[in-house]
Amino acid sequence: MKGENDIEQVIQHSWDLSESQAIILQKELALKVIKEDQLNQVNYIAGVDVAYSKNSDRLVAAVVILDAVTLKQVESTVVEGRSSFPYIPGLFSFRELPSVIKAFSKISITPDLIVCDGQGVAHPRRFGLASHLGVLFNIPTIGCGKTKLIGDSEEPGQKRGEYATLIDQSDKVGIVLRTQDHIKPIYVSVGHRISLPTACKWVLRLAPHFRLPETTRQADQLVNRYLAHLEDK
DNA sequence: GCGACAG
DNA sequence: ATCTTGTCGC
Repeated sequence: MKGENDIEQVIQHSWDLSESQAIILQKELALKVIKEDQLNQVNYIAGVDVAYSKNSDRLVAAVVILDAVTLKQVESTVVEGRSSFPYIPGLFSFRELPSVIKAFSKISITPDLIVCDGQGVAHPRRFGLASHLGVLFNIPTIGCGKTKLIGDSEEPGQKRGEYATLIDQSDKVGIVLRTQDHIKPIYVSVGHRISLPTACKWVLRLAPHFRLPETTRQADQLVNRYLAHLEDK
């Protein structure tokens, strides 16, 4: 991938930090997040996911690139890795991003937009996984979680496209969006270089028939197939 | 002290 | 995230 930031430099980014160092880094990098639209024409959209082994510290990370019109895969890659950082709510990106970045380094198409399986600014320090990836690559990203990390909201209406505002400490940090009639809503937030309304528009476009966007669904099945193949072999 | 807590 | 059976639907 040919990001606007030097990928070698991104890979050099130090990931072996203590919990307190990671929090300090998040606060610094959070200042760089842009919550307004700065997208080029969106032709290619990336989806990312990671699956973990049940009986070892092995993991599998995948990136899929979809055509923005057909939502079909035009490129994909899978890499193996090991969990180094533990799962700590609020520090999730330090666990997943090292492997995700390796996967991106093997991709030839530079996506115009990345949809992440996790929050963007709907985070205690306004710097979730999606924002972290967006700032490192300087590419527009959307945070799209299946459950919430922080914030409160009303129950959105039951029809597809209806939503409620997610609020934390008086900040409007995201949207609880119903992508299918009568189906549990998802949590959409700004990652980087996109506005919340535009992020919702894209998530709805990417989820025409299912609860989750095609980006995460396709990346999800890729890592799970690969991990299963790895486990019984 | 108690509850909440992305994947 | 992962563990886990049957079951409902296309």
